[in-house]
Order: sequence, then structure tokens, then C-alpha cells
Amino acid sequence: MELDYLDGLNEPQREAVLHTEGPLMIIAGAGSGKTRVLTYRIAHLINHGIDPFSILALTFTNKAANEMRNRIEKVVGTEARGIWMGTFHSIFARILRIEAVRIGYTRDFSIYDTDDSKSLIRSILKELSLDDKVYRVGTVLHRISSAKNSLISVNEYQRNEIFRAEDEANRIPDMGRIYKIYQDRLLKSNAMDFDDLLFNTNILFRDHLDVLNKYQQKFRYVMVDEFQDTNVSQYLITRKLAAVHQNICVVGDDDQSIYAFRGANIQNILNFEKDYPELRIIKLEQNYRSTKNIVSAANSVISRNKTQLRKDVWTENEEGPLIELIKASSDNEEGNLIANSIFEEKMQQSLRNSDFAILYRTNAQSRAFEEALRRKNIKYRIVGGLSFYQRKEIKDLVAYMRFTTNQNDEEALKRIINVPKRGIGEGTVAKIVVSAGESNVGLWEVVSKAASFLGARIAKPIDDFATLIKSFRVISDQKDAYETAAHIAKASGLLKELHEDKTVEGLARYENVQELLNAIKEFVDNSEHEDKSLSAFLQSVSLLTSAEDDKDTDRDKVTMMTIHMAKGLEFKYVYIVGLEEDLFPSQMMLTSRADLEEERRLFYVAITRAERKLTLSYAESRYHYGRLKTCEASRFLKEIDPQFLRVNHSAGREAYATSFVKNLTPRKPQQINSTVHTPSADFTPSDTANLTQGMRVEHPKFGFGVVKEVDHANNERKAKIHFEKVGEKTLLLSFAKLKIHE
DNA sequence: ATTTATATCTTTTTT
DNA sequence: AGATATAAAT
Repeated sequence: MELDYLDGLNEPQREAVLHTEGPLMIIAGAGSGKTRVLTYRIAHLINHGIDPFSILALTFTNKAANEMRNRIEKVVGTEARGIWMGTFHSIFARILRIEAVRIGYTRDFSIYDTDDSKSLIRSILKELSLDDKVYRVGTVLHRISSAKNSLISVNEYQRNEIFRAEDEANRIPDMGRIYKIYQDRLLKSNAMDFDDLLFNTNILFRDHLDVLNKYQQKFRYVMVDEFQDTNVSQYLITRKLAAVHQNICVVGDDDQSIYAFRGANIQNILNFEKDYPELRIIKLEQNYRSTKNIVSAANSVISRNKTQLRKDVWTENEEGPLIELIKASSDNEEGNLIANSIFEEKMQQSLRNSDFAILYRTNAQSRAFEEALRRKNIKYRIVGGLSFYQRKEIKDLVAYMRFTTNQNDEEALKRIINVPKRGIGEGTVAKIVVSAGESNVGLWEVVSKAASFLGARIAKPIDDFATLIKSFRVISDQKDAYETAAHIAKASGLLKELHEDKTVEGLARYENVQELLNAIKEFVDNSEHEDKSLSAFLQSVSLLTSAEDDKDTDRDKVTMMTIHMAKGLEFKYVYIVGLEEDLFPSQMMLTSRADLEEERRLFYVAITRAERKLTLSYAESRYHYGRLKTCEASRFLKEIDPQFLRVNHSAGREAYATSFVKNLTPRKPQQINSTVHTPSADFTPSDTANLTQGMRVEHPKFGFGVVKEVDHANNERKAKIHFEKVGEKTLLLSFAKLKIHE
């Protein structure tokens, strides 16, 4: 029975499956059957009588975990459900819930997402009256995040000379103070951010040896997938957990490390050998996924990096078609060419939409492809981007739910206190914050006793709000998550507000909220979930990633996503688009981190997603912040050995011709269906192009006027206009709505 | 307090 | 272009 699944494996794969005792590192080249090895390895353990509950498998996404769990289930049956398998964040959030009291939290702690963190930093900057142009919120958060990922506490940060010198040099000397207040505030709010989930796990295991011991005994086998993308904090957790049994197995590929910007430390993989002297290293180098041409092209690219672990990825697959290079004249043309190509290949090779993927560097690039595919009636789906749970209306309802379970959650409070509008404006909120600060109590203390803190005059709407929340709390104690959430949606007025909004967007938002309620219903009805409380649902939801919440499963659609999201996936036909210098490799990456090698690894990851045919494309011009920008071909294109390439000239020339004609006709503002409200229909936002000196125009408010001057300089599309009634005005054209009278 | 108009900023990837 | 912050008007 067990030989069944060993049969199809090559020698190193088989060895990896059978090596279960002692430290093991599997260096798995792209397409080398890594997932297969991992699933069989776990199945093998279970078949040999290992309790699934003593197996810990850490993956990069929850989706990967679920897929692997299903595959294991096919071999060993329902026992597979017991395996502790998930992302670092979700597994250790689960453990932190259980042990929360040990580190000063309660089990209902909230998890702050990036938006919450940023909003908290914003208010801290305000309180310290620091200039948020100097202390950029993103920079501050990134700095705190990197510190935590390297396990540097507030105290250590403040003591450390190097950090202080760096912050001085960057003219942000108050970083240490901000970090301290930020952490204090999180603790006070009974909240953790993403990095805290790992940081606090380390603290928990460091300060509570009995807890550490419990989990060390529990997890006899520890496995880490995508090991090249783990950070120091994550690595130390696994090392501690595996310290007793020493059965640690890590799987990764240093050539596919693409998350260094998030604290992933490629050194982990390179230093692993030093930490485990008796380490067994197995390399999986045979690629089963791609054609010879694709494997060779990928090798020719990645060989330019100075990696420390050499491996030779090879394949026995057929040579396959050459890699095609398409040159388009504009981003829109690029979209059309790719859509045409997909259409033709699909017909000629009788393929399905789901055999195709379009991969790009940044989410913003998807637009042109969406339009082109829609025009050709090709179905597509976009993975990632703004996820369901990041939408405003969803975040609002979730914030209500969060605050109902955790009244210390001040970011949730700030989000909902005046949503829907209930007469508690900015001024009132500011007073609440000040009052809480003076009395050294939490915001909820002030809100729930508004009259005594702020006086009766102002207290009325606040009191109503507090009463509302208290009633939610009573219900959540008695009812399940669904009934509570449905009640909150109704009683808070959120549903009503959205229902009254009759615009297309308003309707969609209303439906989104209904969809969230459905999801909660599903959660409650699922017999696998024992705890049906609101707080249990919130736990499961706060760590969902954008890739995991898309509802339409495996339908026949072309997939579009960033290269980062494509990690671990494969497609018959892959299009890597936008191969332009400054876009890919990204300008930002090069200037801020000077890391060309990581960008190159990203390119390598993209290439190796393709099974049969790879197409690369770039555009000679592209819209960027509303402006047309000329681009040059990416340096990466020159790194591919030309013998594997075929340049598609005809496509390029045709593209140039069509785009040339197209560019002659002015772009018209898009008509979206027939929108209901059209009070100023003929007042359209003007553009420099259609405004000239001496032209007679009409402004909805200032009335008639004559254009005096149009200013194109410094990217500022301004026009000086003399109005009959109000005199001379300078308008920013992209915002001024004007009607042109010839 | 809330709505509306204008100015400013964005510049990457995501658990 | 689009989102978000700020200022001004209601």
C-alpha cells in the first residue's frame, strides 16, 4: 500500500519522503514536485502511526494548506483533518488565543490589519505633533515591522546606537518613541498587528517555559514550506519548537526568495546547516513542469545571481515552442495583443481559458488587460488586489463586530463611532481622545460615561452610541455569530444607509454586506466549527488573504495576478507583461533597496510558472498617473539567451499602426451605463488637449469666461481664465468642470 | 456637523 | 487617473 505512492517518485524525492527522523532540508527547484513530496511525506508519517495532531506543517498561504490537506486526505482519509496545518500567522494566532493571558492579553484580542496600524500611527504622530510629511506613515510602519521581524523589542530599539544613528540620518529621531507608544497602545487596545503574532509567540516561548515545553512535546514533527520566505522571527519559533525532537523538515528554493521586502531572510536557508550539524540536504533538480526551452531560459536568467547554493535544474520534457517576445506601442495595445494571442492559441490548440495566465509586476497593470479581454469576450478573473474583506462597507461591519467583542479595540471604535453619521463629528471625537488622555483611561471609558467626562450637552449622541454597543454585547453573549452580525447590521443603521443609496455602487455595497452575512451563516452552519460565537468567526476571518476569499471557484477563466501571487502555481500558457525598465525591475526596489537580485528571482519565478509556452511583452509607452510616459525594454529581456527567443515583429508593427490611428482620435470620457444623476452632464472635466487660448468656456459656478493662458509646464495642467462675473481664476484642468463653447 | 470643492499625493510586491 | 487630505461653503 505504501509502495503505491513511492512508485512514481524519483530517487531524491523518495529519499525525502522516507527521511522522517532528524533535521532535513529539501532544496526544491521550480517544478520539481515539491508539493507531491511534502504530501506523501506527511501521509507516510500518518500511515506509520504518527498522530496527526502531533504534526505541524507551516505553509505560506492558507490556500496552500487546504490544498495540501485535501491531497493528504486522499491518501490517508479523514485523519488528515487533525494535522496542524496553516500559515505561521494563523497557527500562532490560534496558540496565542489559548495562551493570551500569559502575555497580558485576553483571548478576545483583535488583530490589526495594515490599515488599522497606519491609522494608529497617524494618530500617534498627531499627538506628538510630528510632521507626517517627514515621518511618512508607511516608512514608520515599515521600520517598526522590520524591528519586530528581527525580534528587536522597544527597549532594544531605543538602546541600540545603530538604529538611533540611522534614524538621525534619516531625520526621524523620534522613531524609538513612536515605536514605544505604538506598542503601548496596541497592548492597551488588546490588539496585535501581523508582526506581533510572531513576535509575541517568541516572547511567550521565551518567558513561559512550561508553555514552550507543552508545544515542544506536542509537535513531534515540524515542517516548513517556502522556507526561503520566512523571517528571523518565524525561524526562531520553528527552531524552538523542534528543539526537543529535532524532527524539522524545511523545504525551499533560494532562487525563489521574493519576500525580502517583508523581512524574509534568505540567510535562514543559508545558515540552516550551521544550526543543525547533522542536517541531511536533499536537492530536487528534475523539473517535471516545463519544456526544455522554458527551463533553459529560466536558468540563463537566474545564473546571473550570485547564489550560494548551486543547483542544476534540468528536464526530460520536450523542447517545446520558442519563447515569444511581443513589443507593443502602448499599454492598451499590449492588452489587445495579448488578448488576441490568447484567443488564437485557444482556438488553434483547443485550450481552455483556465490554461492561460497573465502575470504582471504591479496590480495597477491589470486594467488594460481587463478591457481587452472583455472586448474579446474572454472570461477572466483577477486574483488578489483589493480583497473582499478590505472593502469599506465590509470593514465597517467587521469593525462593529470587533468592537462588540473587544471594547478596548480603539481603531475599531474610531472607525464606527460616526458610521453611519450620528452627529459625532471630528470635534467631538477629538474631545473624547483628549479627555481619555487627561484621565488616563481608555476611549470606551469616556464614551460609555460621556455625561460625566464631557458634560450633558455634548453627551446625547455618544450615549446613544454606547447604549447601542452595550445592546450588541448582550446579544453576542446569547446568540451565535450569524444572529449577532445580522442584528448589528440592521440596528447600527449600516444596512439602511446602503439600502437608501440607489447608485450602482451603493447596490453593490449592500450586496457585499449581505454576502458577508451569508459567509457568517455558512460558518455557523459548518459542523466542523464547534465555537459559533462572534469572536470565533472574527478569528477565522482576520487572517484571510486576498487570494483566499474569491468565491467563484475553478471556473474556466483566464487568470490575472501579480507575480508574487503566482508563487506555487502553474499554467500551460503564461504571459509575463510590462517588461519595461523601471517597472520590472521596479524602480522603487532598485532605488530604495538596491536589490536587483530579488527582482531577478521574481522574473525567474514568473518564467517557471509556464508549462508549455511562455510569452513576454512590453510597451513603448504607458499611462502613469494620468500621463503618457515613454518606456524602454527591461534589462531582463537581454538576459535571456537569444537562442530561446522569437521576436514577433508582425505583432509589433500591426500594433504600432493601430495605436497610431487610435492616438489621433481624442480619448472620450467613458460612459458607464446610463447613470441616474446627470445634473451637469455637459460640464465635463477638461484636459489640456482640448483647451486653447481664446476659447470661450462656461463654468458651472463662475459662468462664462475666456481662456487666457494654458500652462503645460511642470506637469501642472493649469489654465488661467477670465470670467465675466468673477474675474481671473487659475483652474487645475483635471478638476475644473468646463463646458466648451466653440 | 456635514457636504462640496479644491489641493495634494501616489509611486511594489502582501502575511 | 484615482484616492485621500484639506479648506471652504452650506
